[in-house]
Amino acid sequence: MKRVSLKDIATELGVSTATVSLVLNGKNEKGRVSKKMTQKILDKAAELNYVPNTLAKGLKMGKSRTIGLIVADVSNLFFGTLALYIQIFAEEKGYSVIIGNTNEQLKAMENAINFLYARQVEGLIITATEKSQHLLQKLTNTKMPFVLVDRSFPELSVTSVLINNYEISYRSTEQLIQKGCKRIGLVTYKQDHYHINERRRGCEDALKHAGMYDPDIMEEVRYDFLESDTRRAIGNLMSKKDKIDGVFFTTNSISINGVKELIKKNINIQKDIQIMCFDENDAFYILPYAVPFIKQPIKEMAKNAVELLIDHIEMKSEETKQVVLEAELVLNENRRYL
Amino acid sequence: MKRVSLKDIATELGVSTATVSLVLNGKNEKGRVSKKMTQKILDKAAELNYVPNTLAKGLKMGKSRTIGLIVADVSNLFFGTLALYIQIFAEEKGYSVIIGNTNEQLKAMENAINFLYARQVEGLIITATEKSQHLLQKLTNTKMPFVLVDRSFPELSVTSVLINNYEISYRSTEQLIQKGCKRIGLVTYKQDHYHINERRRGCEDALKHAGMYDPDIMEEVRYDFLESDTRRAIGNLMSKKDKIDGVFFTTNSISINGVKELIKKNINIQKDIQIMCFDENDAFYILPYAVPFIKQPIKEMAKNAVELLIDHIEMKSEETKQVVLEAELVLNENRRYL
DNA sequence: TTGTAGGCGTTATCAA
DNA sequence: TTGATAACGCCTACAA
Repeated sequence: MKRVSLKDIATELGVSTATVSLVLNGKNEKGRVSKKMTQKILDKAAELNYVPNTLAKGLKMGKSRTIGLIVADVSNLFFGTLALYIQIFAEEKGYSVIIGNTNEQLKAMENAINFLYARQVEGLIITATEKSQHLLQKLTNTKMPFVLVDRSFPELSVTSVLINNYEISYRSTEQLIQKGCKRIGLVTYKQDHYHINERRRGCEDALKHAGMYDPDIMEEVRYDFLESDTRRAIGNLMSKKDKIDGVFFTTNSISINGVKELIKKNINIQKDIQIMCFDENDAFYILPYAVPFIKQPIKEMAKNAVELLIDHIEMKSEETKQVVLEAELVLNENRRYL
Repeated sequence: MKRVSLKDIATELGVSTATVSLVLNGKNEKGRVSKKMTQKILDKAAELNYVPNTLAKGLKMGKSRTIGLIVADVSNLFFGTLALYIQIFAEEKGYSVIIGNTNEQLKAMENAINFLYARQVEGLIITATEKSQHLLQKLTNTKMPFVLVDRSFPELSVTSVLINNYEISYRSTEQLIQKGCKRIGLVTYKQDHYHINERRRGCEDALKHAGMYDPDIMEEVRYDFLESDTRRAIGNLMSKKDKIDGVFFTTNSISINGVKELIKKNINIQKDIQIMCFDENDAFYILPYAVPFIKQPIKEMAKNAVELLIDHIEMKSEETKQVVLEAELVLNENRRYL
């Protein structure tokens, strides 16, 4: 079954493609085309199951009605969820989404941008990799609208959708303190991501404010050796002579691994130690302890990113804008069934 | 910065677009174009930062080099992961992926197909919704290549990538029996999905074979009331006078909710009851019990789906093919730290 | 009220 | 060795 084009309808009806186009695009104002003809065209289109060729339309109009999404890490559930939500909101606005992937690699991010650029995307939603400032700067010159999600660079004036990493981390740490923790450690990534460092800073500032900051119990783990490094970090923390009674984990992956290690060491989360995790995870609902965590509004992030981008694309807005969404502290306290 | 086209290069160099096209596509066999000209064109293209317009190319060639992916449920991590893997493998082959979403709704699946069809996708990878046989049948007539992933309909002769649902469920149930379970219950969805029913059948057959099948402890839950129904189901199972000592969960979402309920009821998984879950989940690694689960080879599924589809698209294969991948039983037994 | 024709950026055919 | 040109399917300014 060949695809049917405007012309097919036109010839079958013995009219010109212009008329058909007019009718099918609802540009038939002021009775430009007769009622009868309009109906005939509509009927024929339905009969032949006409579907417009978006490629041709895009070529003609200079717009593809497609946006690109560049995602950093396939194995991270956060991005999968984000991607699907972005798809939903984009489709609502008549755009499709093409995905590219970077695996946290700068070079791959460059490739992804080119790949998507060639596909004539009208804009980009990007979860930037480390050290991609230069690339983004270049992208700015190219006039291609884009918005950063989840991660940003404070020195770059670009539009972005972030969460209040600093504040929520500060508040969550306070929560730990309020629960009675006297000595709180932290496990974070050893890297250069602004958003994660903000989380660390929020936690540390809260600790400093409470007069309980100790650089000696701020642990760093490497992305590529997460499991073993976390084991070591938890080992370090738990073996301090001055006993730890709280830990702040700055990302979901660290949280999961951290909790795993604690359980392995037979440490009773809640009785022996209080923890604070990042990002929702089924595991936190299942565990027989109250596992408080910071929940990112992924759906809202997706919605905002799509809307901002499309506003830019459709020229509704020119200037860059920084949206900061509020993460939620989920205490999960009704889960103490032990 | 305007996009630069073939013609821009051509005029700048005072040659025809044909020549430029030839060179830039490497179709310059047998010295069709002089060495000098070739070099000049290559240089100019680099200088101007030429990126071919995939839309125009697609229109001309009648191929968009794009495939559509239709996923069923945004909130299900399985699909997010699948989507990103499919993207990776597709990109390796030079295809981009556009995603559509159905929310398990038949009508939405039809819309998604049309949406993607209009975008000139060359093929579709589909996780089908319930009762979509008719729609798929129609799709077959349209000559658009597609492959089903994760779910299929046995009465339809279409190409698909599934896992060995029946066998792995049978074997996993045997495993439970071997561990000493004498009375094994099951919790599954009340619906019409072949793949899930196969899991149920596998479990039930193993039970029958062992002479321990009892329809009274086969529980059904509704998709839309998963949480409350699971609570009821677990309640039922645990209150039988004839004590249950094992449960088989047929999906990941049921597994999570089931485990949650068991923990809530203070039932010691492993001592009081053995369980068998579906799909990997962080939670299973974290819990202080051995939680055995059936792990689907998502990455392999993605790889196979993409390859089969592209084989069809590129006419390397005509006939439909059913690929069945082996799921893995992960016993997770080294995790008994309690 | 409808038709003609040019062009979006490519590629392919044929001619020069 | 290179150029002109038609065509892919669509939209739109202008002509009829």
